[in-house]
Amino acid sequence: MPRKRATIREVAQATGLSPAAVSYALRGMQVSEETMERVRAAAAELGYEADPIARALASGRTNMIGLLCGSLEDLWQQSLAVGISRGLREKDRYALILDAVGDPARERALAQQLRDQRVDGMIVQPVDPAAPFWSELCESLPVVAIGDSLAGTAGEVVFDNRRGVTLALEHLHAMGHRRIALLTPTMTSTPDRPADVLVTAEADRLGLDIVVATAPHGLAAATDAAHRILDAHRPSAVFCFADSIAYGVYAAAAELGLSIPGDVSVMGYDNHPMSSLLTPGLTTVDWDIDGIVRAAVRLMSAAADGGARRRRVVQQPTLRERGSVGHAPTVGGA
Amino acid sequence: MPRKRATIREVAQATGLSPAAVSYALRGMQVSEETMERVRAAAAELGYEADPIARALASGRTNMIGLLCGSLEDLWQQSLAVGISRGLREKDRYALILDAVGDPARERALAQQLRDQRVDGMIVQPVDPAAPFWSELCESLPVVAIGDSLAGTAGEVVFDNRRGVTLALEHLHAMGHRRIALLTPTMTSTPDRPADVLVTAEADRLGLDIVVATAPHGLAAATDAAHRILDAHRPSAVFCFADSIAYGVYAAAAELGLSIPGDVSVMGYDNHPMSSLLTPGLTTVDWDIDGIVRAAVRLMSAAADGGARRRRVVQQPTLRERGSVGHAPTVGGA
DNA sequence: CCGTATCACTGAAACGGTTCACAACCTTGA
DNA sequence: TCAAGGTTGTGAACCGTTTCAGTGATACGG
Repeated sequence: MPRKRATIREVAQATGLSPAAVSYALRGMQVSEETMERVRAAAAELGYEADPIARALASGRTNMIGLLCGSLEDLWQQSLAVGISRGLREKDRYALILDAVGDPARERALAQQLRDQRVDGMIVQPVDPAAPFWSELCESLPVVAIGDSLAGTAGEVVFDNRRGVTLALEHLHAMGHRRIALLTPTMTSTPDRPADVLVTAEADRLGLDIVVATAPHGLAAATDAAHRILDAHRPSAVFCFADSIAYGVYAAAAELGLSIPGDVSVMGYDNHPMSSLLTPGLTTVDWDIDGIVRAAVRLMSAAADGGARRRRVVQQPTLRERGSVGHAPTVGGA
Repeated sequence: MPRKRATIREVAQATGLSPAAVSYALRGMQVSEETMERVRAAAAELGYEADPIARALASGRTNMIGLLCGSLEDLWQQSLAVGISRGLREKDRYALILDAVGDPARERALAQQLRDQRVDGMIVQPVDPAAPFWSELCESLPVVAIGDSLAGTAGEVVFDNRRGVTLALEHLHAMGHRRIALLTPTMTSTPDRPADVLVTAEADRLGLDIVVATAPHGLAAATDAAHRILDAHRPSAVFCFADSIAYGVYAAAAELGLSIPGDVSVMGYDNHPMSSLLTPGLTTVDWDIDGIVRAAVRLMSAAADGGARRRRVVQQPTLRERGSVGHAPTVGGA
């Protein structure tokens, strides 16, 4: 028989105090040491545990943090979500993990739903950082953005993508690659893709020839996209703006009988643990995922606890050279 | 200005009805068509959305389902969690994802916390299915178990592990392997490991020589464990009871200069998407993950909606042959 | 024409906490 | 001795719904 749980009133009765006093006592405020001890004992005795729902209704705080991911088909984002969820749990909060699957409209809807669900704050990986609803959202609750800057957030863990792109392209350039395909994650109807403009700008600087395409995160779909671009353009290297997309390139290359890096080089972005296991290992831009997790959790906790001072943490990447980028084949003469 | 949201009283006032009538109307009960229309219009006008917290307090239902995973370091379980979370969202429920990290004590604590959090039900991958608290828990809310049977659950999605193990071992046997290492996921202090007894029993039947060890799911830690067992026993094949552990064997084999399947064969269990990408592809026991997700979501929805009829779905595996299991080297004579 | 259902709706009591305003008591300092 | 101030604790309002019991109508069967 799961008998009804004890209420605060029963504890009050047991101790001869008022419910208010018990409430204060259990949260360590405004009462004498001795009373606190008595209340604690009675609570333990009765197996009393404050009902989080009632507490949320009365206090306005739910202890839940919304975690709005860009696309959980991306293994790296999965790791990020798992890490953040664990980190929040350690701070006695729960994560409500939602997946925008790369769709700005869905992202907007989910953000709305999370707010309606009364989360204490949100950690987001914006699909469409330029969407106007963000600033509105940021006014109604603390938001920590990961990856992109967002107007009005309480905190930001931003990536120095400029540096990441430079690292990747300079390495490709140094290895002699000139004709490069860029594969960025597919996002339904995002107007401008910052990654694309960043990469093309940097490519211009280096005198590289870039052809741009998009690919979904899922392995099967990414493979199709990679297949198409390899077929159509025969680049000497493909730069994937997410490791999970690079995995698709591996699969497509196998299908096409292309060897990596002999026939085509592959550069990733993220450094998911699996990337070290492929043959050849995926050369990729490494973003310290643990650092990101820690920073996000720390900023969110601080903001949700009221210390909503706007803070910004910038992540710096490093290049992780493995075997997937080789020298470009020397075409033609000289 | 995020002005306070509208309450049901304001809608009542706007329509000239009582709050009760509005409450009924918005849920399509007990009121005339015409009133319903009027209420809907007024609610839309005011931007009214029922507060889930207040609703939960009054009705006792939170629309949240706890998802208690065995170990989210396992990539396959990550996929499972992501899939279930998405499936529940489609049914207008939220998933509260928690990670027991293979620890029965932690599992117990988290289950307790989820119940305190007033979830409408729990989907669990039990680390310790024999723990006594499960049956108690099952009495207080609907539970759907994945992987293992649990006393008193509303639903079960169980794996025919017997068949899975047979599939794997018979294949290894057919390929000439006799000396096999078994690597099962590490779980803190679980008394008996069903996987071990299942495998050793089947191995006996087939006349196989099995040495048992455990490995954590994380790549680095799994690699260490694999390294040790390869070093110590030089098995001709290692059977990993999770693909993520097999990944560790790949890494360890590389460190040791062992070729797969030339020097050592590897058999997995799960079939995570990445397993097809390794070189050689991981031969593994494939459990239809989409089917599991669908079944779990369906059972949970049904149970949480009151149709708590105890249901059991049994999953059947198939063997996915890729390249990681080869013929055993012929040792000695004949 | 009367009793009985049915329908549409209302009032008030939950649900289980938190928090505000205030009271009682005890110190303290002048 | 008295005003000021600091602790402890209290009572009641409140958070925003749902739900139960009940109230007038209106319809209906006999």
